[in-house]
Amino acid sequence: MSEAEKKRFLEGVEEKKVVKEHHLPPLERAEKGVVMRFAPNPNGPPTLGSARGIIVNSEYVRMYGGKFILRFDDTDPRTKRPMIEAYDWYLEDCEWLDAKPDEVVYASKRISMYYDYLMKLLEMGKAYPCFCSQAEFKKYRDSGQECPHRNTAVEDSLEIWEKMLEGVYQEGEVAVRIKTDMRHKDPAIRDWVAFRIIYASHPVVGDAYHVYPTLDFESAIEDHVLGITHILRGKDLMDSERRQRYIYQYFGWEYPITKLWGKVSIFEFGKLSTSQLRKEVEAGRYRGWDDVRLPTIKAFRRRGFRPEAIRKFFLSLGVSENDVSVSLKNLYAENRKLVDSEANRYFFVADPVKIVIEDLEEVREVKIPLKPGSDVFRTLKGEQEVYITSSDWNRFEKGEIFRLKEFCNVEVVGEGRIGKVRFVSWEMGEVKKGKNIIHWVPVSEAIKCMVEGVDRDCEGYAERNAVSDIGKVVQFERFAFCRIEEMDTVLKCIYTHP
RNA sequence: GCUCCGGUGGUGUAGCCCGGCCAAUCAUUCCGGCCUUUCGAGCCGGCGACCCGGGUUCAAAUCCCGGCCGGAGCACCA
Repeated sequence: MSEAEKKRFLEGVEEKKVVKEHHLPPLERAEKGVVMRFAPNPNGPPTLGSARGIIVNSEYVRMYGGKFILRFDDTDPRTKRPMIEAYDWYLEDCEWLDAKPDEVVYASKRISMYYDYLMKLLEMGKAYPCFCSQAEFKKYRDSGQECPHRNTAVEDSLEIWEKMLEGVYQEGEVAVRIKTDMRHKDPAIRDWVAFRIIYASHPVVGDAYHVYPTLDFESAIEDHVLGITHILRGKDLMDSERRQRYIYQYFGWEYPITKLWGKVSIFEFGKLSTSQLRKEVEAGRYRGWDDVRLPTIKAFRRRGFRPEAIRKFFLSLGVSENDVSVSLKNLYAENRKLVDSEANRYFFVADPVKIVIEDLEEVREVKIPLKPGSDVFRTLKGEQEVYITSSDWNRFEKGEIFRLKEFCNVEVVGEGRIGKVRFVSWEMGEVKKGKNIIHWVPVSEAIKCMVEGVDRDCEGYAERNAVSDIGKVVQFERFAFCRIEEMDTVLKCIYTHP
């Protein structure tokens, strides 16, 4: 190998390492640091989808240095009404995901600032109050014509605006539009609404306002005021940029660098909107917001996932503009890598069958490593009556020999719900490795155990040693990784992943 | 209908801007084998992709045109 080849070989190896660490693609003009934001509407709890925004934005800030801002875009107290509890949930989940925001902004608390900027636009003649109904305006938009209100004189505009704030008008009677270009080739851009009247109490600011900005206006102003340098937003908000650029142009501001990404759908959860989720949870179809079956961060926390696994999972998805549909199996794989070496092993027998060992020579104390290769042991009583899972029991034929792991070998002599087996020997010898070695729980030491699962819940018996790992993720051998939640009358566990 | 954006193995992803070193990267899934007194994991091996058609070029995953498929916006929602 020549020197040059060696060098290239080495460089090649390094490049591969970079990919493995899930580095994000570089950002344009980010050398001096970045200011980025994640801007949810807290109308429900953070979900896996939110996690992507939190993680990728914060990761870029980590890469380049700068500031990560959490901004609540909560400017619609009716259609997308915020949930007061959700504000704190976002804060908690950001921290848990190792993305504590440097600054937290509530749009609803800054509404008067948006008024100030709007007033300037009205004075410049770049915005106007419009009395068209939605349907009427649609006609103008579709045909590319200007509506009659577009040419309202500045003084009149300001006067109408004042009256709006005073509460003279009804909801839907008047709205303020930003002038763009009624002949813009994309109808979605034509004179969009910046403020509308909503007489509904807001969870944060109550009845302080009834003239609310739309997302496009609020976001445009905030991104400038906060000094946002780079925006990551969903493809669905692509037109927002085109709309908002008009405001930047009017004020002579520089628009942040934007990057679009496609939407993620998680194979196992399908398409679930926050509003949809909220309806179902409030209808009582789930145990709560942290139900294992839900794609909320709360649920993943409760299941015992490591934040680092979730970070890696989303970082590996990158920031492409394609819509992606990805399986949770990838997340499981990431989490398993972190949890596998630390989780203690225990026996949990789901759907139990009691078996009686005839001719058992003696009751023995059985020692089993807490985890593979460990020299710390747990002990189980090797006694005559034990539970095994029915799926194991059912596959054995009469006369077949199997091994109760680390205990003894037995031979099947009977059939049915209470199984009869006969003691054969202590040592492994006669049992083939693998398949016929099964887990078990001694009847006298069994504790009732419930595992709240994704597809179904499982009931059975766990060895009592598991009680010492409350709060931790353990592996129930030949079952799954689970987090032990609490012990009351039964041991309550949550399914983590296979 | 109008406007816009995408399309690389089963699933994600790199490469595309600046064409050749791409008989295409990495991860995950799946299938074999080894190892292991569980299952993952680990190790070894395997299957498997540039949407289609033209064009430009000595050379196209990469550039251009057309088509097809998918997604989004056209809300006084975010």
